[in-house]
Amino acid sequence: MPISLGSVQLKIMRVLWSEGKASARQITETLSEEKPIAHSTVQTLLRQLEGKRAVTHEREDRTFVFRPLIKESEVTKSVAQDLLSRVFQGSISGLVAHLLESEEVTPEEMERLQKLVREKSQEVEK
Amino acid sequence: MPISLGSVQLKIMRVLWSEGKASARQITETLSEEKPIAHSTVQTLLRQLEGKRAVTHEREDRTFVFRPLIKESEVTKSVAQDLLSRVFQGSISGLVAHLLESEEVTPEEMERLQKLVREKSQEVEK
DNA sequence: ATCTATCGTTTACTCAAGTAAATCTACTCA
DNA sequence: TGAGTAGATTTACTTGAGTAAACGATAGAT
Repeated sequence: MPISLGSVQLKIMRVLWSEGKASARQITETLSEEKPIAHSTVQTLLRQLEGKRAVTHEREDRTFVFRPLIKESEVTKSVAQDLLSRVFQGSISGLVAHLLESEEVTPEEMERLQKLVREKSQEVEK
Repeated sequence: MPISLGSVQLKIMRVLWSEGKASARQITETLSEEKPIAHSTVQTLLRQLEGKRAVTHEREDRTFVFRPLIKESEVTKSVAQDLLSRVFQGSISGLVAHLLESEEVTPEEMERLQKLVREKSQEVEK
């Protein structure tokens, strides 16, 4: 079951992941800091997310409070896998090659990356 | 100008990239090997692709022959960047970490990856 | 008791992708 | 010359994301 979210849906989820729970209103306000969005839009998207079992809600006073049902890692995983298979035919090195060429990469980032790869290599080795 | 293609559109582009040029018919047949697709569907998508300047066509006899106008690297680049910023907030190591956890990675692939990272590190270093 | 602000719900519209049937057009060959 | 075929074009439907107005219910304030 591939979890597929649109870009605004993802932003909503991100608020929920970082806050743990939030009302529609809170989400609207958080998202609006960056770029205004109508409250009703957020509500519609929350219902869509509920439809695909990504969130749930419970009443608190008269307000719905939403909670994420899926973990961030599940989503990022499926999105990344989808990209990988669709665009790079499964080649991680192909993807990374592109990214390294086209992005500004800080030395710290390279450090982390190297460490990751080194560790993983150990495992695969034997 | 971000180039955004749907998954079937991408498959069509891939045929064009690997063949250099192709008629709608050829594309239909190539794609149908994997999963049947109606010829008219392919034609519709080709027009969409033409609309977004991803391909062009010229007559050859009575047949339209299509050619890619954009390079594969341009597309993969924008898709990868989009993913990176949307889902991983720009963290390449975050993306790679996910992929390494969730994918089967062959030793050869790890090899390539290590090499890539090592080389890039050199550059960034100084 | 009524007004008002705030929720949630309903409804609807746009856009892109995907799908494909139906139709138009023109060439080939019998 | 007329039928059939292979191409292109037109048209249309479905789905999901995104957007938001309009409507309905209700708690609190005056």
